[in-house]
Amino acid sequence: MVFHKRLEYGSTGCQVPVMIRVPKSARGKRSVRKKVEDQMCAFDLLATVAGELLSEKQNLSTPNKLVETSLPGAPKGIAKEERNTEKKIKSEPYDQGSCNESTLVSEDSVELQISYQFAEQTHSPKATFSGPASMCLKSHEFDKDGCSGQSSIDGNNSRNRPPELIPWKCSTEEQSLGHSESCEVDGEHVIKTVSPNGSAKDRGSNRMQCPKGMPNGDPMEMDVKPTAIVSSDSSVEVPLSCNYVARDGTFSKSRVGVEHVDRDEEDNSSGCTHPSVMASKAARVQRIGDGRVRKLLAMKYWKVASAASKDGEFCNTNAEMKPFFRSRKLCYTRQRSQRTSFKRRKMHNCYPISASGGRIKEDSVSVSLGNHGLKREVSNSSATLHGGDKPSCQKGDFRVQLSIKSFKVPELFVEIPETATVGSLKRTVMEAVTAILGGGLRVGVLLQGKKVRDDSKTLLQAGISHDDKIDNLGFMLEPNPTQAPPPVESQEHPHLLLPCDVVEPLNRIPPSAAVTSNLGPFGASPGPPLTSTVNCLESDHDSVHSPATALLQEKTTANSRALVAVPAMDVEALAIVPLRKSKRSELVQRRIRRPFSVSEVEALVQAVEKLGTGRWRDVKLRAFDNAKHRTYVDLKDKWKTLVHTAKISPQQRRGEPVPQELLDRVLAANTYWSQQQAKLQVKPPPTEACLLL
DNA sequence: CTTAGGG
DNA sequence: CCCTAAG
Repeated sequence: MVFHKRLEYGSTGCQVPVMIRVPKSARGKRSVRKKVEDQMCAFDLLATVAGELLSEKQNLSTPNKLVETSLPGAPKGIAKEERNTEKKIKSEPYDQGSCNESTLVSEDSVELQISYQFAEQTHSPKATFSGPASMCLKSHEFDKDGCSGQSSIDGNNSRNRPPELIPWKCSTEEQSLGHSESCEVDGEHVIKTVSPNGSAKDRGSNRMQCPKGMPNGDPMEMDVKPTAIVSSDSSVEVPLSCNYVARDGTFSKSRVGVEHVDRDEEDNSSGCTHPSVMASKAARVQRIGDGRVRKLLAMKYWKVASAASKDGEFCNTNAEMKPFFRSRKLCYTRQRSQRTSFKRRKMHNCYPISASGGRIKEDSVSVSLGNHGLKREVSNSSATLHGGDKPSCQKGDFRVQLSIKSFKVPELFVEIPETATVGSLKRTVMEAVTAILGGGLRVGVLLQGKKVRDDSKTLLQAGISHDDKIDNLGFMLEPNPTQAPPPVESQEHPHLLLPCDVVEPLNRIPPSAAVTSNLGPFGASPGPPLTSTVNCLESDHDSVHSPATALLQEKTTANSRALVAVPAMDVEALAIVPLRKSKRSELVQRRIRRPFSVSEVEALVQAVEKLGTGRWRDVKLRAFDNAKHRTYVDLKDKWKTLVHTAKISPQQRRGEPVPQELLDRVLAANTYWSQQQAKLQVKPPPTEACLLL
């Protein structure tokens, strides 16, 4: 049987396919854990050498140097790493030819959500940003490309192409500046930010990213087709299988930038970490660029590792993080698309476990358990790959085969000035990813939502058997206690940028807001011009900052410009594996409540006066286009409450009082549009009648 | 995806 | 705010 599980490292993020086979008789979870951990090397791919680089950091005097050092020197770090795994370690991970043997992590699908500061911030506990611009990598999936030549691989070469092989360039310019090095992989994904100080992380990233053969990072050299970018949902996940670790050397566990926090709630039944903890952790991890870029890595913590996947939560979060673009249309589109993805994600997360049926969704892999028949992964390429090895393993004793499709990496929060270059953005993101992946992870095993602590038990004893339904088996990633992360230099931003600090460009004003010429019935509505109001609404200034965010920022500040080495702790925060479909209530975290301000109400009223009820999407676009946190449903609901409020006595009203004037308008508009609707309802008949006649 | 409504 | 049925 094969367990196909999708491990979520955090709620979102990198997904790394992993396949594990463990004899049923194996010594308990330990075995499983070990296996999984071994697979974790995948993560190291990304993080790679960062750790090593860190150590060298001090030696680096200039970015350039750094680059040079890192690229060619890749092997060094590798050598150190001593991973006992079945993977082959290739001395030349970057060799293009190595593709066959190693699996690489590709940034195949990187879903970047960018939200500018004015945009609403996340409500999730880990919410973190407050800078001029913040970006949240909603889901970063680093799929391991199955490079293994073994089984037939999907025809899609691009996908299989190992990231490492991907050409990338390091912009000289940036390097010289010392701010950042821009390395582009395929020009599509990128990633890395280098602070002037050249944090180890950066270097690590570079190294990791730059193929050995391309010391200079000559982009042109490898004209590898960019890996396909797949949305997280649809990313192709390829099992790592054995190949996986090929690059092992390369991937020494680098804990770049990841710091561990004291473990405190180690055992949440769900294995979740306290928000505070997480926050602190994130804070530590956070690295600030040249002072202009500040990145926060927040690991969403999976409160519920055990509870069913908390996708809901994530979904919500995601929703909140809809990318925010200046272009309204674009923005909108994006929102929509994202929303879709959320849903999908939700599905994935929720169902993975139900896998008894085998494959669940195309891309989601979930666990397939099965009985003897072994459910193979059905999905895409991964399935193919798996097929190859499985059979051999099945003979004789019952074996529990686990195929971890992917691990997810928590959401990444990044802050970056709007003036930053795209290149720096990419770098920043990479850095964030690296920090997470390079932290040194270990695997925890969850069974029915409970952590299995006894490593000595056999799988059977633990209840993990080949013929059992394993849908409740989960894995979680947690910081590896044994591997203390290298010191991370956290460069603090000179000052934390608060939303207020950001200057909102005028262009942010939605055209519609500015143009009020076409007034509806209420066009001449009393009150100040909406323009200003609208603008205010759009921004997220009034957004509520979650405690976590605040905490994070605080911590960050504290650590600013200091090298902070924190011993790894066995925090079980990173994990998240869906366990069973539990009550949805547990899964989803409600969005935080954000009462409408008077200005918002006014904008809403004005929009409705003009557009009428029943056109919430338009209302949203018109007056709340930039208010990411206000969905059209929210607006509709608000209108509903406004109408209600308007009808009740002032004494009965609660919350921030809404000017009577506005309420009057609400009532008037409501009445007006109700009539309009009524008319429409009535009109048709006559027409029809006429036609008939 | 949007709407419309109930919860 | 959430959730859902409908369209």
